[in-house]
Amino acid sequence: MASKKNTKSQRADIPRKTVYRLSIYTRCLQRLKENGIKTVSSEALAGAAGVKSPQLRKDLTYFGQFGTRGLGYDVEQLIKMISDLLGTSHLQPVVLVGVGNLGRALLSYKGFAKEGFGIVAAFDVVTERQKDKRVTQSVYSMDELKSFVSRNNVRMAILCVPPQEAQEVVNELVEAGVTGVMNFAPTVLQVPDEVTVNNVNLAIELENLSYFVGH
Amino acid sequence: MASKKNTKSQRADIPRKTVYRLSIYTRCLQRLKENGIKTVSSEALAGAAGVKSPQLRKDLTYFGQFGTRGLGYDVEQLIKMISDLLGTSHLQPVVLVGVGNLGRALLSYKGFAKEGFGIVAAFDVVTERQKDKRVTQSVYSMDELKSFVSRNNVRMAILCVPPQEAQEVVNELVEAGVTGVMNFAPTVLQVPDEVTVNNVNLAIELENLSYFVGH
DNA sequence: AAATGTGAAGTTGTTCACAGCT
DNA sequence: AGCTGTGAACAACTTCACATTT
Repeated sequence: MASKKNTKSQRADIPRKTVYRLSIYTRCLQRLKENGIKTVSSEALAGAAGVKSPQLRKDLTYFGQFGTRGLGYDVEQLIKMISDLLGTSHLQPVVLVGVGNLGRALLSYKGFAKEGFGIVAAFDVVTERQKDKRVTQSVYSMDELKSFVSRNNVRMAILCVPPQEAQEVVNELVEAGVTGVMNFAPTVLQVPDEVTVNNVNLAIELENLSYFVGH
Repeated sequence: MASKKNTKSQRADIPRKTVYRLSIYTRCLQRLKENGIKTVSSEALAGAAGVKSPQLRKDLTYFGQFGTRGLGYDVEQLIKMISDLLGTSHLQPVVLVGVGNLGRALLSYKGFAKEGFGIVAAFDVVTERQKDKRVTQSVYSMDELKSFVSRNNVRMAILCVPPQEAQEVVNELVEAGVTGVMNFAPTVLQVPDEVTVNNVNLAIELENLSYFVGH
């Protein structure tokens, strides 16, 4: 998206795009595993992921050697190594701040849970915003944000607040110990070096399409 | 986003990232205009957009020469040229397919309308899904998709259907004349060269963050 | 024979440095 | 004097070609 980023790489020297593709690879591997396939060649996996095979091989060798020449890669082993690497092998708690339209949708979005993320709590200035039967998480007041985050050792946050409030909220999050922020607010956030911000701007994404579609 | 793409560039030789940054520049310019600022230097605008100034200047010169040496760029003129270029100077009709959690949120998402896009209609296998007071658009049955799109000359679509259905739906869209698709389904879509697909995968975006945050 | 791992070549995008306007 | 426009240097990423292993 995105690109669409302001992401700094702490864990250095591995291309951001490589990390991104790793996520795509696991999804393909998962499907293979479900179909009972034990071994896959770089050619086949790359095809499924929509990349060229040398790309896939280079991506993997940033992290070590996992294949067997003449044979290919062990599906299960590759899944294991990637999910360890991405930190998705154990559930990561995430908080969401800003329960407007988009925030509410993300709270009930099944795509996150399916991939090993749990939005454990939501925060908003208006706590009554929980009036939606599909949303199961509690909506807390902003006062409780900092203590909740540090108490529960939350490292990741999803930001869906209006642009004017985004910087202020991110400051609080960082002070409380958050080091990764997925930012949906159309704002360039200022954060310390050790914090990673992943900007997702859906309007820009559409605008971008518009350019390629033409007038 | 994600970076995160499978987008082919029809209008060639201009970097995708440049087009993406153009969107960021307009947002900054808009703010300047609201504050009554008439002229801006590449240094100042780049700062606001979170890029280096030569980057900004290079981005702009792909499209022509818009600045005045010794002075800077005319705010209003730049806004005009970028929105003409991106095709956001006139309202672009967009259809949305798949009115699940995410689809519903996008239908009522104000971020799109604010930037000159109107989701004119939504489609789903279950048309009763319109039971949400915040959603103002009508939800039509999938049978009507093709005729609606071609009748109304819709060029852009937002895809929020389950992954198994994504390819089938995109085929219909393309047949009906859509040439730009914003795809939220975690599927690698197969489309003709003249069609642009912009993949947005929120789960991958989070997974990516997870890597930088660490275990 | 088949398929990985990788140095080297190629491509794309970013930054620099400064010449050239106003 | 100030700031743009841009060729040339640089950096990042991708692709190729092939030696290497099973």
